[in-house]
Amino acid sequence: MISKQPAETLYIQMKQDIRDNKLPLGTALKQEQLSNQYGVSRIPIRDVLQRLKNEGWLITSGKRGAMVNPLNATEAEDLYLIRSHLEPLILGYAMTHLNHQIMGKATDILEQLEEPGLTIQTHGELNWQFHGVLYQAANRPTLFNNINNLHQLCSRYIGFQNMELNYQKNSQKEHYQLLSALQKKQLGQAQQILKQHISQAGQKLVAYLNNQM
Amino acid sequence: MISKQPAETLYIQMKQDIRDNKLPLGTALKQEQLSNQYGVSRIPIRDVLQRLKNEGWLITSGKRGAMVNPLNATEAEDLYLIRSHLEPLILGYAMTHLNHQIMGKATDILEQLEEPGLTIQTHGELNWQFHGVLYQAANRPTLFNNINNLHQLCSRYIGFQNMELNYQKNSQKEHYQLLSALQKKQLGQAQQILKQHISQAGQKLVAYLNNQM
DNA sequence: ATGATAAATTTTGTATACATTTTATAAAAA
DNA sequence: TTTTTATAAAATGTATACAAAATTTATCAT
Repeated sequence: MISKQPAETLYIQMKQDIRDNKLPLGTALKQEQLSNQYGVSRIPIRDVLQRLKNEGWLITSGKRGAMVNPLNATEAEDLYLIRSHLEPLILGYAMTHLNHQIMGKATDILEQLEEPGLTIQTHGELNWQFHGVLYQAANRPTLFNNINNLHQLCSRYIGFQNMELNYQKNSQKEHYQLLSALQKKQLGQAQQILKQHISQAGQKLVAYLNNQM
Repeated sequence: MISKQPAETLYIQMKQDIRDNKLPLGTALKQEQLSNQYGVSRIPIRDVLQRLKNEGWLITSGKRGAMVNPLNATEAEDLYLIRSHLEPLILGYAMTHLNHQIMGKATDILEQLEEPGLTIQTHGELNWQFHGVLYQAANRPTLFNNINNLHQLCSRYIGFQNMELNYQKNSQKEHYQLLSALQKKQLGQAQQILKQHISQAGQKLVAYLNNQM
């Protein structure tokens, strides 16, 4: 797949612009203004706005228009809290289906994560790929989708999560520990590592966000 | 608020029509066909389709159009599984904020649930109101919204859940047990009752769905 | 008859134009 | 001055028309 629908490009662009604070935070976004800004009609704008709203990037207050959803320590805390409960759960279902191919795929991704010079964004994507590969094995589409949505919501925050260089090293260590426990078929331990892994990331993020404000 | 936006009416109507199997299950829904059927242009149809897709009522396969998402035991199982983990969690945060007003509100709703002749749908709404009133007290909007979404997704299944008349009695008993435990400030017990309450509902539903197929 | 290729049809995506609703502004009365 | 009401402006919702894409149908060569 090479070319994309215009609206898809617009969606990616607007998301990026929210990440980069290109879109004003306090003021309501007008459809016509966005329409001019991005060079498309209001129809695809409306579609994308609805999508971004559903994914937590924007908040709407009736007919007063859409506003960029500000970063919020409480929201981050909840998102990571939910993840820390659901991801060990799906890992439990995945366990029995984990074969060498999947474990190999996961290891490959971990190695890619070691490569220097990764952008924060690709780092975040690879990170989710690692977790996702393991979770897919559970064969639980609904549970998986729910977790996937949470990651989407978290993706607004990952830029900050990786601020501490030290954190990345720690995170990688935990990833390998997780794989190791899975290889030994120690489910309980694997779940514990995973839960800790997520909770810690959440705590660091919340602490950082609280200091910012 | 008396009158509603046309799209809002359309949204409610289409959801109802999916519930009542007024919309075909196997075939793809064409925008223009729906446009004629509901007497509006394709623009609001598109909006509603996107919304219903996000809420799990429809599934889309690229440009081949939208299809009604068939009821599925695996999906139901996952939804109730997630709820059984998240709802006791939010109850934990709500506990300390529960005052007499909130408990009274919850009790009022329980009494409304006893009234004879309730439609399946209002029964389901009241049921969620009861849970929701308690969860709101937690003051955790993100966690609450996530749980609320799960209930939306479950609402397609509640018609079946209440098939067994016996179940309603049981469910009410558990509701009162939950309130009682909360009044005594026995969080652990309250959480256990709640988890059981949700798991049981899920199991009954899954068993029913499996027998149907 | 079967497979590949090209034309035709269908369907979705987007732009423009209009209708409705909401919000802001101004004028008038208390 | 303050409040109320009427008017004007702006913004969103919806319809129609057109463009692009995909699917289906028909045609042709093997």
